[in-house]
Amino acid sequence: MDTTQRTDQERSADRRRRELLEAADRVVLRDGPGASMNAIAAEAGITKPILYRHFGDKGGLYAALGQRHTDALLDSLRAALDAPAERRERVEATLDTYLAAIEARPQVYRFLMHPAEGAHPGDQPGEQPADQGFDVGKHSAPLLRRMGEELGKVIEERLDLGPDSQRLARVWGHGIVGMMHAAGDWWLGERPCTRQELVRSLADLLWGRLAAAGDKVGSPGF
Amino acid sequence: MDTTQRTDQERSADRRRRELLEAADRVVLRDGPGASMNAIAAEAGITKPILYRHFGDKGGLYAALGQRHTDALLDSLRAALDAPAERRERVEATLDTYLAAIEARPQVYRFLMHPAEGAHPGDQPGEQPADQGFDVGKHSAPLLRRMGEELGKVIEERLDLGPDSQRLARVWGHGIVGMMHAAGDWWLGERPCTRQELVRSLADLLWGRLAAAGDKVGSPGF
DNA sequence: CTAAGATGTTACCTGCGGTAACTAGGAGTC
DNA sequence: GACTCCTAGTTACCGCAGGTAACATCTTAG
Repeated sequence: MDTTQRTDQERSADRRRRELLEAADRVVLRDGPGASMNAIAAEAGITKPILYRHFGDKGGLYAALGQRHTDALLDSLRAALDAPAERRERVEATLDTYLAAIEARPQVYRFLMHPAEGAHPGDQPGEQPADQGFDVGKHSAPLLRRMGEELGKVIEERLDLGPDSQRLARVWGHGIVGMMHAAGDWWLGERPCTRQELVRSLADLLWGRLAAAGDKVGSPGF
Repeated sequence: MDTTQRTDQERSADRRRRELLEAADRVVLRDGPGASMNAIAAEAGITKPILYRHFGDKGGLYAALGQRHTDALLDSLRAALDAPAERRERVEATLDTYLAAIEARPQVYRFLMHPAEGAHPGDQPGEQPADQGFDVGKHSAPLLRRMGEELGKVIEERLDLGPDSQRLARVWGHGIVGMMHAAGDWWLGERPCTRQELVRSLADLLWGRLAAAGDKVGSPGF
């Protein structure tokens, strides 16, 4: 049967692919993002062209690598978001899960947050410089986008937001993820407080303490 | 007097520097981030080594270039934040100012948000692979950091947040900036609604509507 | 007139992403 | 067994980027 054959070959290819991904993982963990294809190939004990045969180009490898971690992180987040508890507790648990993840493996986290780098793959020197302004967008890392989308869906599923609920939920999804990301990034760099404190502060922000706070006594400008 | 001399030279150097920066600006506006040093030099009518004499390396040029725009944007934001109006109005005005800016010049915005790229400038092949885990942090764009810090200061100056006010203010500063950035980036890519709608949705989020919303009828999981 | 010092050049090095062309080693068919 | 095909693997190269060394030139001070 050639099904057996093909299955064997497929399995072999998949195994190689996974081995290569694990090697790449090790290199990224060691060298951070920007790890070179040469380095990855060397770590895997082979040479560059094989990587290119398996993943097309660097973007392909990085996408495959990123998806593994992204999937794993998203699973953790979903678990925290689905825990049977009060909303505030779930929010705090989710924030804490994310922060614990980036704290545990900062290199991986840095790697995931990197955009795709070069944006002119098929850039031919045509004489028309007309592309000035569009073609932008989606500069952010895919992880952020995916987290934002997923959170938006969860919010829309579970909360009653009246009319415009869909728009509101999506905006909030991306907004909250961005808040979490930026605060986490800053926190990771400066370590100004404990994780617990950071989580509570962010949850307080989401809980409307900004709106509820009173003006300071000598507050300028009205 | 050699003061006059030096002043003349300094002025000349500064003028060149500004000219070069403006040329670089044009190139970045046209080619987006990742504009090459060759391209910038060509646009300025000179060759690479001059750029390197003026700015040291690519990071230096990009830093100088970034600071101009960052300063300009921060000025606009401060103005919106200082307007004589209710807090909610000021918050909305600030969000709108930021979004209008990134909407008006997406290429510049993309450029500003890019980190410093390469992280191994003086990488010597020492046999000690011991740097596994630290040295991370500050992966984010300087613009985000600066905005976060500034907003944190403003919040701490003006709001009465009880004890922990300093930590709370800084966390919120970075968190709100991140929210604004992520939502703006997503919005710029997909244009799912008007700017007004986005601004109101984000302000609603900051105003605690997330906490105030009721559960949906068939809400799963408790 | 000469010497210094900035301004600018050409020509080069390194390292990266990416590819073309070639070489084993099995499986399948006659 | 010889012939082919396919896959994993190699070496050697291209183009382009960032970055630098060494040389040329103009201006200005002494």
